[in-house]
Amino acid sequence: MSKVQESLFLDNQISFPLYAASRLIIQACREPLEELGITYPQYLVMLVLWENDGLAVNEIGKKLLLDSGTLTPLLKRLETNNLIKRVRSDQDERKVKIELSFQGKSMKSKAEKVPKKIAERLKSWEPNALGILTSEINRLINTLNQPL
Amino acid sequence: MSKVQESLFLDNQISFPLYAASRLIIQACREPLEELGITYPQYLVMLVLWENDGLAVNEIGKKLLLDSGTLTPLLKRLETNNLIKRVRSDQDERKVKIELSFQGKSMKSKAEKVPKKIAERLKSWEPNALGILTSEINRLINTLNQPL
DNA sequence: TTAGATTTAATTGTTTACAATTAACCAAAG
DNA sequence: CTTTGGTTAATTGTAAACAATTAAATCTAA
Repeated sequence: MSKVQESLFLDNQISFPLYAASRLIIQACREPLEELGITYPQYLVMLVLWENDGLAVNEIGKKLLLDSGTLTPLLKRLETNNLIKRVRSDQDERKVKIELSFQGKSMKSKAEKVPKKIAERLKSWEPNALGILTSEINRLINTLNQPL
Repeated sequence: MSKVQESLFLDNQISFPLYAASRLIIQACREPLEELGITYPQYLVMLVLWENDGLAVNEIGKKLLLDSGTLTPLLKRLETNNLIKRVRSDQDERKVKIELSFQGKSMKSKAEKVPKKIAERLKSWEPNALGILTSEINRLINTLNQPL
């Protein structure tokens, strides 16, 4: 067995821990999100819109690294649940602007439960260690996001 | 805005970076996996079986944190592609043992390309930093995996 | 000005995830 | 032996992901 990162074992590669941790933390979000009636990817879209209402589909996609194949049906579900409106842009008719409805805006305050619940779940962690981990993962994202 | 980890912004919470990094690294695996003709979750099952052939479905599930609802159809696809065989256990007829076929065993050597490709992609990282990151994510998994 | 390239969202089809349920099987106690 | 409770895999239905393609709108360069 040569270098650790190249071995064919589950835990030594970074990919499986990332995959498992991602699913576990999404599971941890599920309970508080059920009170809001939305899923985790829908919550991410709402987070983006609460920061910046009225973005186009591709702009949301850039922030979440998702394409229209994922976002279009997801946004339609959010619209069905009256959390957003999808409106064709007048300036550029290719674009569909996503605007929060009143209910969508109102949800923001209730959504604060979600990070609170996660923080509680991770209370055994030093806030500092968690911050370092988060920034290291963000650094990994930057590396992986660079065009080959 | 109170504590960093509790704020309603995308990058400050650990959940989105994990989710994005997970998807990006799976994307990075996709290219070498295409040569093998399998997907990333199928690759994970193969990794488990290469370490320990003949496990039951629930034992694979314990290692990958996946349930039969995900594994059963995935394993059927692997069987269709002649990489594994699914055999009911004689001792306990509830169990289905998963055994590598000859082709499934043969794939192991070709699969080494996958971690190699990832390592190449992450060559700008100090091996040490990557090791620490991996073990911290594993620690996070342990925290999240504990029953509430 | 317009022909070709690019951008944008939507669509189609395949594969995961996962909650909830079902059915078969096993083991232990009465 | 039978009942009861737990285990195991499969099934059903919903929602993501994502590759590949399509169609319309816009941009750009000749």
